[in-house]
Amino acid sequence: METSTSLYERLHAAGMLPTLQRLAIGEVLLRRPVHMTAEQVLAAARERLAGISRATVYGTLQTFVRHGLLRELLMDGEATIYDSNTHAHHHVYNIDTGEVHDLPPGQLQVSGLPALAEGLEMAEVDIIVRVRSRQLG
Amino acid sequence: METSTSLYERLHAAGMLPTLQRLAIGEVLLRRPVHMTAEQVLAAARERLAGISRATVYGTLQTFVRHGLLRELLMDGEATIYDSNTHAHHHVYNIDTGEVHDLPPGQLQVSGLPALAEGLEMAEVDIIVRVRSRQLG
DNA sequence: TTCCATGCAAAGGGTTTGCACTCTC
DNA sequence: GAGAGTGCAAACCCTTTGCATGGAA
Repeated sequence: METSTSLYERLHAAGMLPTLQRLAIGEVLLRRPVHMTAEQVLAAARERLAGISRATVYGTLQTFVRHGLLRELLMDGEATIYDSNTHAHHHVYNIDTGEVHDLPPGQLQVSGLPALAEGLEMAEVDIIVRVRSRQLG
Repeated sequence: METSTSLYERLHAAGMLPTLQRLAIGEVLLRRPVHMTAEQVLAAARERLAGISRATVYGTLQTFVRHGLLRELLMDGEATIYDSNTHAHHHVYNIDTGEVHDLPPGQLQVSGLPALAEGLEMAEVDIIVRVRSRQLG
């Protein structure tokens, strides 16, 4: 199937060996923009490749991040969320449900960023809009 | 000492029993704006009250958060950072050193916040400016 | 054949819990 | 004396590590 081939080539182009395990994890995450925890990825990957181990999934997620295929999100200290949308964007996080949604780039504008002290350089600006389900009454 | 009295009263006013342990933890955190992990608070609190237990410190930190005396910060998934500056403000986080600094309120301006879906209400907007120590060469 | 990747199980770090004891009001 | 707070140790969850096996270039 040509879609698998493109995933194969995407891993290869990123400098990774496209193993069965990495392809299974890629199928789970890289087809479309998703937000998933490592355990969710593990469960979904096992539906595709039954024997895949937890260590391989955790390690592969880090490898994907290192190669720019994923981004890590820290929303609540419970578990790291992996975001397969690698374009610049921000997030809306629902405190009550744990749902994460993307805010398209360009929608949020930030001004007034401080001058950085000597010897520092900007890495990125993270914005999390935290919302809750509205209280009744 | 009058400063301890005010701390005592601050806890009382927040609806908490001002116990010895809570006062010791308050001395560590609530005198001035600080950013500390739970383990750092534990170590500093034990300098004031040798026998204080880990469970008490972790529990008290949560109680302080619940009563609005502290705010939790998630910078890197390593450990929760407690911020005793409860005014609206944002943060600069040094990826390399782990240092956290406050950005005064009003300095950063955010525009273009999205309309919230039905049944949602805004809780807060967190902005983390991530910086790194500049590379040589 | 050399290196990279995988799997297993055990360890690790931060945090929470269960339960009995102690204190405050 | 009732309820809140504390302490200890064990449990917990997410994640990482060590090491031997297996596969790719």
